[in-house]
Amino acid sequence: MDKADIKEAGLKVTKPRVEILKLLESSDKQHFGAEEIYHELLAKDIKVGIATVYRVLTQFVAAGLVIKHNFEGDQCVFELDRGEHHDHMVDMKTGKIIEFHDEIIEERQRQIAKEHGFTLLEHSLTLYGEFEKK
Amino acid sequence: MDKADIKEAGLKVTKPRVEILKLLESSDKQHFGAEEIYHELLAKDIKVGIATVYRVLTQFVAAGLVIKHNFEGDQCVFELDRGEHHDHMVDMKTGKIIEFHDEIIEERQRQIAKEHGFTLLEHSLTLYGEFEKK
DNA sequence: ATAATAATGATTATCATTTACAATATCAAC
DNA sequence: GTTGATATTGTAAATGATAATCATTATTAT
Repeated sequence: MDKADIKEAGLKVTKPRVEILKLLESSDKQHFGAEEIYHELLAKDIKVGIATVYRVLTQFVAAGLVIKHNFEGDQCVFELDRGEHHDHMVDMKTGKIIEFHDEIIEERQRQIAKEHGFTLLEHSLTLYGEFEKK
Repeated sequence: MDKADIKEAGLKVTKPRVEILKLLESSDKQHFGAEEIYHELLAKDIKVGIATVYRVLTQFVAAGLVIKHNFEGDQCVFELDRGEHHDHMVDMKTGKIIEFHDEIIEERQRQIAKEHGFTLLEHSLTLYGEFEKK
C-alpha cells in the first residue's frame, strides 16, 4: 500500500492521504476509529483536520483500500483491506480486537445464501465477549 | 409478550410501553427503527414523544425483551426477543431483512471462541446482498 | 382516593459524521 | 520549473441519531 494505490484510486497524492495510509499500515495495530486516527496524526505533528480524516477514509473505503466496520458502540472502526477476509472477536471490556477466519463458516454462509436465493455481496461476523486474563 | 413482561422488568405499565410492545409483536414485520416505531404509533393516533420511544426501547433492551441491531447504515434496528437466536440477511436494495439460524455456524463460533480463550457473550452475523427478484 | 414515585413529552444537549466554502496544494502540460 | 485547471484542505457550521433535563402527568400500592 503506497502512493501508487492512492493514484490508482483516482485520488491525488496528498500528505493527509499518505499519512493515513501509513498509519493504518503500522503493524502493531490494525483497527482505528476516525478520531483515533486524527489524534495519532496530530501527535506526530502532522497537521490535519478531522473533516479531512473522515473524507479520506470514506474515499479509501469507496476505492476498496480500507474496510469500515460497524461494531457495537457509537463510532465506526477502520482497517486496511489486506485482501484476506476475516471476522472479529471484540473484547467488550478492553476494546481489544482480534481477527479470525474459518472456512467452515464461510462455506455455510455461501450455502445458506444460495438456499435463500440471495446474492451475497458482503458479510460481517463479530463475536463479543472477553478474553480470559492470563 | 404482554403487560406482565413489562411489570416483570420492573417497569410501570404505560400506554407507550404497551403500544411499542404490541407493534413489535405484529407478525407482518419484525424489524423496526426507532423513528419508524414513532411514526407508526402516530399513524395509529397514539400520541407519544420520540424521546419516549428511545427511552422505552433502551429499557426493553436492558430488560431482555428486545434486541438491538447495529446493521450497516446510521440507525439501529430493534426486534422483539423471541428467545430463539438467529442471524440476518439484509437486502441492500430494498432493506428487506430475513432471519436464519444455522447450528453448524453456531457450533464453530463456540469452538473458535474456546480456542482463543474468549468468553463468548453475544455475537452478530449479518449477510448483506440482494434477494433475486422472482 | 391519596400519596409517593416513576414516566412522559417538549425541548435542549451531545456526539459522530457531513457539508460549505474560501484558501491552498497537486499535477499535467508547457 | 512555471502555469493553470482542478482537486484537496481546514475551519466552521450543519446534520442526524440518540440521550439528558425538567416541569407536568400518570401509575400503583396503600
